[in-house]
Amino acid sequence: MCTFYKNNDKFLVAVDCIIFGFHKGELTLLLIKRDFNPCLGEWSLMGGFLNQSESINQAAERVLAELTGLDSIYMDQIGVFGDINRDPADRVLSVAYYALINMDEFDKRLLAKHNATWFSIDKMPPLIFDHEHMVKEALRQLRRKASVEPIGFNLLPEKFTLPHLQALYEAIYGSELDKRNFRKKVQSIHFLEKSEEKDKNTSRRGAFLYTFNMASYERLKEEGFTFAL
Amino acid sequence: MCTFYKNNDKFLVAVDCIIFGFHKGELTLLLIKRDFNPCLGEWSLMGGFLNQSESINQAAERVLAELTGLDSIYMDQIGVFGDINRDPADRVLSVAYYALINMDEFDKRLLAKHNATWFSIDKMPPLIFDHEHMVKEALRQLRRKASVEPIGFNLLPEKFTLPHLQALYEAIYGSELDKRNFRKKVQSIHFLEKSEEKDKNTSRRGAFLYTFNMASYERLKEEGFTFAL
DNA sequence: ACAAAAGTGTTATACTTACACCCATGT
DNA sequence: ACATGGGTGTAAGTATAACACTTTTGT
Repeated sequence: MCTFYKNNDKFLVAVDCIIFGFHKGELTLLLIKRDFNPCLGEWSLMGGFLNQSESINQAAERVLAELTGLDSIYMDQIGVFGDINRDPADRVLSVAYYALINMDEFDKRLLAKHNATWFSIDKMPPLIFDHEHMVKEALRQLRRKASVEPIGFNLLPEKFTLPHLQALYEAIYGSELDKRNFRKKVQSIHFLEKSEEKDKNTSRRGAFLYTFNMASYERLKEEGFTFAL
Repeated sequence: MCTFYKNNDKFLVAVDCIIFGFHKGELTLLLIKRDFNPCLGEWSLMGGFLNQSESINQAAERVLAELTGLDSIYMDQIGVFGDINRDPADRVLSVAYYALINMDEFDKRLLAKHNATWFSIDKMPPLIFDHEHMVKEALRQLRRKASVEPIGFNLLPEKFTLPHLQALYEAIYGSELDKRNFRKKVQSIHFLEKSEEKDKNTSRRGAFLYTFNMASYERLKEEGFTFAL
C-alpha cells in the first residue's frame, strides 16, 4: 500500500441519517432512543460508522436499510460535520444524509428493535451532539430542492391525490398554498398522470389518484423543462 | 479516551479547495502543478490532510492560507467525496470547499512556491482523481448561491463599478445580462453604496465606484429582504 | 337534506424582458 | 471631432396572487 500519506492522522467517520416521512399532513422524522452508549437513553438520529469496504454513499444506504429495511431510497448528502468536540466521547467526523421515504413501507419490527419513533418535525425532542443542527440543515436543503426538483414524490405512495400532494408541499414549506393556484401549476406538469381511480378515504366524493411518471419527467428535463412547485 | 468506538475503521481525510477568482471578465480557478507524489506533474486542486488538532473548517482555512496567504475568506463546504478508489494511492476521503477571493490580494510568492496558476474556468487542464467533479459541483453551488445571497462581492475589490459587477455576474452565470435591467435591479439593492469617485481605467468617461455595505445588508435581511441578482 | 371535501376561472398586480439613444471624456 | 464605454426609461408580455361558488356522495 501507499507510502505517501503515512504520517497523516486518521479519523473515525460516522454517517447519520435524517429520515423524513409524511403522515397526516405533517412532515415527520425518524429518531431513535439510544439503548447503547454514549448518551444512552437520549434521542438521536440513526447512524453508523463508515467501513473500509464501502463508499460513503453505500454506508448511508446501509445505515438506512438497517433501520427501515428499505433500499433504493432517495438520499442526498447534506455535508460533513467536523468540529473537534462534536462527539464528546471521541473525535468523530459525521457525514449527514437525508432520506425521503414512503411511510407505508418501512419495516415496523426493525423500528421497534432499534427503539425508533416517528416525530412531527415541530414536536422533536432534544437530540444529542450536533444532530439538531443537522436536522435544521437537512430541512433547509429539502425545502430548497423540493421547490425545484420533483423529489417530494418520494414521500408519497405511488398513487396519490392532489389534496394529498398539496398537503405535502404545505408541510415541506411550512405555509399554506392556494388550492386553485396549486392545481393550476399541477396542470402544467405533464409527468403527473391522472388515473380513473378515486381515493375515497378522505371524502365522500373521492379524489382522483395521480402517479408521477419519472421517465417522462426525465424526457421533459432533457428538453429544458424545469420543475417548480 | 473512549472505549465505545474501539473497533471501527479510521480514515485519512483530506481537504481540497476550489479557489475562485475573477479577472478580465472571466471566472478563474487556482490550480497547482504537483511537484510531489502521487500524480507528480499533473494538475490538481490545492489540498491537505486534516489534523487531529483542527476542525474541518479550520483545515480548509489553513489549506487556503498555505497557498494564498489569505485568511478570513468566504468559504463554503461542497461536500465529502468518499468513493473507495477515488485516490488510487490509498483510501482517502476528501472534503471539498470553494473559496471566493479578490485576485488583487493573494501572495504571489506563495503561489510560485506551490507551482500554482490561475485558469479561466473554461480553459482548465485535466485534473487528477475526482477533482473535475468537485469543480463542477462547486460551480453549480456557486451559481445557485450567488443568485440568492450577496457572496459574489467577495470576488471583487472593495470598490467596484457597475459594469464590473455586471461582468462578474455574467461570468458566474455564463450568460449575458441586459445592462438596463441589471442596473434597475441594482438600484433596488440598498446596501450598495455609490461613492463620488470614478474608476477611469476602462473608459475615458469613467464609471462610479460602489461599495458593498455588509452591515446594512444584514439589517435588511433581518427585515425580510431577500437578495437576488 | 346536509355535511364535508373535491373541483373549477377570472381579474388585478407585480415582475420580467426587450429595446435605442445621449453623455462624458481623453486623445 | 470622434471613438469608447457609461449611463438612462418605457412598453409589452408573462407570471403570480387573491378570491367564492358548485359538485359529489355517504349518512
